[in-house]
Amino acid sequence: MTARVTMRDVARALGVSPMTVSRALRADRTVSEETRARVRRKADELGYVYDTTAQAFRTQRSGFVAVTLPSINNANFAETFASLSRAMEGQGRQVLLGSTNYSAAREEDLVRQLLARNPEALVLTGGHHTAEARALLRGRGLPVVEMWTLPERPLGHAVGFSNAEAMGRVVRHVVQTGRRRLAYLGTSGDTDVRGAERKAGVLRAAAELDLPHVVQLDAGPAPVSMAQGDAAVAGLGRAVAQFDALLCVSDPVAFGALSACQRLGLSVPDDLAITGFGAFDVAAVSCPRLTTVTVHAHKIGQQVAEILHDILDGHGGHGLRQVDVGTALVVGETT
Amino acid sequence: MTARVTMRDVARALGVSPMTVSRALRADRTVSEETRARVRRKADELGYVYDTTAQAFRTQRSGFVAVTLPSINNANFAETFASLSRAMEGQGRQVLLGSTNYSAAREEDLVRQLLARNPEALVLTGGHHTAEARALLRGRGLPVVEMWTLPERPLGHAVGFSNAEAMGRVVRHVVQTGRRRLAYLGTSGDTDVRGAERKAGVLRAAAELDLPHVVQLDAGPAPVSMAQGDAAVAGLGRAVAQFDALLCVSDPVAFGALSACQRLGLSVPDDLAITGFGAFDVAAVSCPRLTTVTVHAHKIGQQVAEILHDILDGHGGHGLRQVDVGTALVVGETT
DNA sequence: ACAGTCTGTGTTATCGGTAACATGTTATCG
DNA sequence: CGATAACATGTTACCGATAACACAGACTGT
Repeated sequence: MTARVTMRDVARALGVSPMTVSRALRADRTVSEETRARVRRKADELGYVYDTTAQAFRTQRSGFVAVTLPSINNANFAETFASLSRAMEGQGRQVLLGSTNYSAAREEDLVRQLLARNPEALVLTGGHHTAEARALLRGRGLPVVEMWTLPERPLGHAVGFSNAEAMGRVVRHVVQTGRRRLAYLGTSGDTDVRGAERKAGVLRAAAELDLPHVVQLDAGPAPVSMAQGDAAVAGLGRAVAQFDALLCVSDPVAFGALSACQRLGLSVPDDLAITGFGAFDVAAVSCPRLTTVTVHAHKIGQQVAEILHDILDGHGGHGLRQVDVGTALVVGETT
Repeated sequence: MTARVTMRDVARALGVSPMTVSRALRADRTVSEETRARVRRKADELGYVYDTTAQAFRTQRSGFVAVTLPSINNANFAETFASLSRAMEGQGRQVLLGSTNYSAAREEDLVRQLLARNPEALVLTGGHHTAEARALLRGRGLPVVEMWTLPERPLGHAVGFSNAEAMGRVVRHVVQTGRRRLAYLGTSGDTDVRGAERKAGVLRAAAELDLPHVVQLDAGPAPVSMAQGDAAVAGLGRAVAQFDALLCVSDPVAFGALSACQRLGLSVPDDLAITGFGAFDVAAVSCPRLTTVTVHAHKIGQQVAEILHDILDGHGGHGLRQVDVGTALVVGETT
């Protein structure tokens, strides 16, 4: 184990002071271009690697932004994370990721862990937090951004869309195509905030259309997979055709339901319409293609990044921002 | 903004030395239980928050393990990451994630960035690295674990399986079911190491079975999506039925191909057998179910964690470990 | 009773950068 | 031409925790 190469070493090798090296390796204009080039070259030559830990310590700015996601095994969350991550990199920041498994208690633990790393901001996926977690955040005076929902009592900034409204659009669409016997296939428990909002949106929209009797089916606790959608419908058997539209909490569930219908010999959409949510890849490829809702996962990441940039790099940022990125209905072949 | 509360402040308030506070707040047994309790209480009272950054700096142990993945938007990589992440947490470490987008150049950048955070170990997803990146790692004397392949010239430890061998198993399976006109639908370019290994595995196994004429089809550069599998087959049209087995680089591609066949009115597996790779959710749910290969993504994460534990927490760990987690053929309804 | 050990605490120096200030050198201008 | 500004670099003192060592007092065993 050779000793670490530090700025001092680079400085000594060049006969300059460590300060000059420090300046040369950052975007500090007060160093001559020539010196900067020499420092860069020598640093590479010696295999010098900048020590962000030391910098973070000295400047009291960690360069971290902490992010919690319910699950990274979800194409949409993954996309948001990727776009946020890339944007942060452009700002010279790094993202610290934690996954809550759709549990508020787990989120609290995670927040504690992440806070010990001195992040400059915290990005949480949507709405439901323990009282303890809320207190922790308030106490810190740390910038907070919630994403993927637009909470009624936001902790800070928010970038998201209305899950309920999007589901309302889906309901109106299937009703327009003549369906009236609706069922909603969703997640159980109240841990999945977005799932709960979607369910509420379905019920509200249905009530507005004089369809108070939406049957609620349960695919299990979040995260719900294709297999669970499949199992839920297979469990019902051909009795599922008592409905003429099955609205699902997400595309994976919808696809599972679709496959189960195909195995039952039911025709989609003739015997039963099916809708998903999230515009996952599978929606555009399955046969028939799923009717779904596009959420702008990528844009959510970008918007969050923009807010963070404004707050952290000082360009304005007074007042809390609430950004609605909207959604769009994608009519496929299952309705 | 009040000044930060430090150990000094807590110490002063109690009339002890900062060292005693430091010891009390860690699991150091050399403080009396009584003192520890007093320190804890006072720390809470003053709103003291432990500064991990300072600790990381002083001890030169960051508590970070850096991980690179080609893409997090991939259920299998996500699963490995999740299991690794959870295990690391149990060891009091945190995972720093970076995504390479299947590019060695990008990986090099990323490694540089991650190294700047002083990780205690680096976990790379398989095989192909730039010379520069290799040099960086060697220079550091940092423990390195490669996963998802078993490279011929490993950089350090490795946890993976043979992509080629697994594909050989697939080839033998489809040939056993009577197919002889094989095509391989894979990724283009050599950036996708695992894809390249799979292709090589197909060609080798086919040659061994006296089937030298495997047609190579191209779904585009990694990451390949369902849509690309769909498009590749749709592009061929019914001519795809000149083959009697289409071996795909991954399940998403295979599922895309399957859907395209269904749209073309081809029967799978009667007109054409299709196989995937990776045992993604879709494989077990699609109708018909895909024949695929299970990779033990979860186990890979666990094994990596175990190795890291052994190395970093000192319990042995001399000599480089190469762990083969194996694969298993899953015969579905598409062959 | 006295050396030896064990306990609990304090002292000192330091990890690798960088803010703030100081200094020397070269352009610029009335 | 002297004064002042602009530029390039050096000096000093930290950021907050802790490893290593020092040390006083209590306990042990023979």
